[in-house]
Amino acid sequence: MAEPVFALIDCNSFYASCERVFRPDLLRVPIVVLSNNDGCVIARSADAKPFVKMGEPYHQIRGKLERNGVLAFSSNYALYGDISERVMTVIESLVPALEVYSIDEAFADMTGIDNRDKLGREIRAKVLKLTGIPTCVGIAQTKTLAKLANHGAKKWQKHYGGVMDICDPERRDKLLKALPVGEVWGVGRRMNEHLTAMGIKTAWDLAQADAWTLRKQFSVVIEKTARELRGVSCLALEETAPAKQEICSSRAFGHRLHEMEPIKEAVATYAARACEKLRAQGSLCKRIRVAIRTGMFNPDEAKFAKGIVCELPYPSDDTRLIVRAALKGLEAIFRPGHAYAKAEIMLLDLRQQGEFTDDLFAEVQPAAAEKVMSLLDEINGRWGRGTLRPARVPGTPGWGMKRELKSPSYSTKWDELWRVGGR
DNA sequence: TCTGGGGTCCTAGGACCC
DNA sequence: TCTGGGGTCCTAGGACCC
Repeated sequence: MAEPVFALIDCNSFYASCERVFRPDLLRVPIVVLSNNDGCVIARSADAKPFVKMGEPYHQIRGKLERNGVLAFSSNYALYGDISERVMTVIESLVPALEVYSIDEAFADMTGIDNRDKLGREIRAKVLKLTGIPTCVGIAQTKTLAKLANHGAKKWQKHYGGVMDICDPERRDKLLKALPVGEVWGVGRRMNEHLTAMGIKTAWDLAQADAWTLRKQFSVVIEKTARELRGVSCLALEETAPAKQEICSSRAFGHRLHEMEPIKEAVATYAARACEKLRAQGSLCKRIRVAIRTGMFNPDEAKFAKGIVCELPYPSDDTRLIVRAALKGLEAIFRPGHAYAKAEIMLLDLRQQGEFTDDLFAEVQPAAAEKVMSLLDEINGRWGRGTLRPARVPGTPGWGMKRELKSPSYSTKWDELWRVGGR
């Protein structure tokens, strides 16, 4: 069997490029795209990069951007999603297999293809022509190396023409030695600190490190990363995205909320959105988590954060049930006197429909709905139990207090529900 | 009177990604 | 004044059982 070869196709400054597709007059004007509520910068065109860092709060750099003629856009995710689909369709028509990894990048299978460089250039040209989006392509024996090659293709775009193939070991090692370990896919800020302290400074150093030691000291994730850097493929191409195991819907309010009523509205909206996603992938959810918190950045603002997990009476994708449970949870955690900035809903313990057949309550669902809801009230009543302990939030001593919950055991709840269900 | 310890399940939270 | 919104995976440690 031929040795696998992966290509990573990544759109350049994707959101900014999308805005330019509809505003060709901005091709030579530096632009940035802002997050929800125009909070911070989440995309920069290449010519805007010298003026602003990724993630910088907009209100802090607004003046600087204006002085330098950088235009700012509010984000338009519907547009980006639409353009992304078109980009992926074009790439898909050119390669044997494709894994869409995120809104702006995809892994392609290039195993057994002779002229990879030519194919890479063809992909770039066709995507640009048909969608207006510029891309870069990295090619290598593993996904992690392909990411790194893509990084190189972007960094030295003029030299390589946007396509970098590091299947040749000599070329690969040269690139590994040139890039700091922090640029490696899977090495974030904390891991970078740890590795640097150990003397592992470049991607090459990590590739040489002892896998077993890495596993023992950190985790299997970083071990795999090191193996992949050596050219041993540990991550396969996944053409069909597996169903999500958690679904989250959260948002900052944009301004501070002090009362429960408007927060209830937000929580209900987020819960409904999460339910839509849940049904779209044909799953049921067994538990939900609802959480609220105050702002995180203003040192003068009192901090408070609390979340709660609630087991649903039965696995469900029913918006009404889930919204009601979420609101019950909110009532349990809400404390007056705080300036709330954000709420979050998470759907947990997801499984495909049909996987719950062993669950007792699949049968009693419809008939017992109302009774079950009142039982939920009782269960919520017990959420008050437990002891208080300081929440562990790094770097912020005294950050809020979190209630340590002692939830009733599964068996207790299920037994009671069983009776409610009339059996 | 003496007052175990191993296995497993569950949760919270860290770290990472885009 | 104003600081995103999703996700994934892993681990430590508590709870619980025998």
